[in-house]
Amino acid sequence: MASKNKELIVELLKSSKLSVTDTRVKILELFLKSNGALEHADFEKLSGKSFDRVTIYRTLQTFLDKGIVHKIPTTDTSVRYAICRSECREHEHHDHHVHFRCEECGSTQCLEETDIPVLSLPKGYDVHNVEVVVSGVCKACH
Amino acid sequence: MASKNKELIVELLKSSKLSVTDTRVKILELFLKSNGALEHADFEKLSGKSFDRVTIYRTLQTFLDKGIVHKIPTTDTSVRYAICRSECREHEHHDHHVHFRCEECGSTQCLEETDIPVLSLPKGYDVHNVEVVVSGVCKACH
DNA sequence: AATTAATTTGCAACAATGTTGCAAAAGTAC
DNA sequence: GTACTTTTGCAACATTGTTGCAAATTAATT
Repeated sequence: MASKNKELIVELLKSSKLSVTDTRVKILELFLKSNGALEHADFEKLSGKSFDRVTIYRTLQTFLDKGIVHKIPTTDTSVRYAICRSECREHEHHDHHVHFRCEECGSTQCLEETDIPVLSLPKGYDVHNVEVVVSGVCKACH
Repeated sequence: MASKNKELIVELLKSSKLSVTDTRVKILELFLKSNGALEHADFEKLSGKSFDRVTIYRTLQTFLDKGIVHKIPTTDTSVRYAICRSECREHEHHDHHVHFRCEECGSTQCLEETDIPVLSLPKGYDVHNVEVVVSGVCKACH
């Protein structure tokens, strides 16, 4: 339940050497509730405008720095964030999974089971990171 | 030379049923000059601020609608555009190539030779489009 | 090449989004 | 609880994107 999540969240924050504040706990709760990616505007709506815009920006940036969340590429001006799994470490983040954007419901999901395929680029290109964003219709929208 | 490019550009505009205006020609010239993706701010700088911001926004949107350019996903708030190749048609755009973002020079390139690999998603997902953005160090920056 | 009709542009005003400095508040450690 | 550090909220500002409308440009027609 909620208390179980809260314990988990407190652990997560402490292990990242972050102090446990209402804002951070609330934002992480929202991440865990929604099983997909969220963007800045979502937090303002979902939290009932209880936090300042600036605080949300700074909290998301902090989570990024600590490797708690990662960004997902988009073709518009929004910045989407998803919560990270175990393989992410501070300042050294690589996603090894595919992101899926549903055209029906608009949700963005991490498909942890689907590995990023190996690519063979032309000679002379060093690959550091590969992002794959698939769009289409998701399981729930069929 | 420049005149050759200009002919090409005029042809491109006419075949898309767009009237040939200074702004459109200039923006397409900038696309052809830079062999990578460009974003809104680039056009303001590169054109020497000779065009209104609004005009640039509208021109890029028009090119998108006509399938002359396509968007490339990014993890920040910028929207990056690249010029399309033959396979793009109006209102029915799919990229079949990989995009590369160089961490050194900041340029974004379309790797036309590198095909998007086939992905096997979990059951229940309909795939309409796949975007692949690779980051690393490009050929020129070695 | 001049007139007309349609399209495009630039301006102004606005809306939304993101950033910075600083004092007050909350969290942490002792 | 007190002292110290970190985080938050506010205000002010900067940047980015949008809309309506009149003036300018382009295209079509004679």
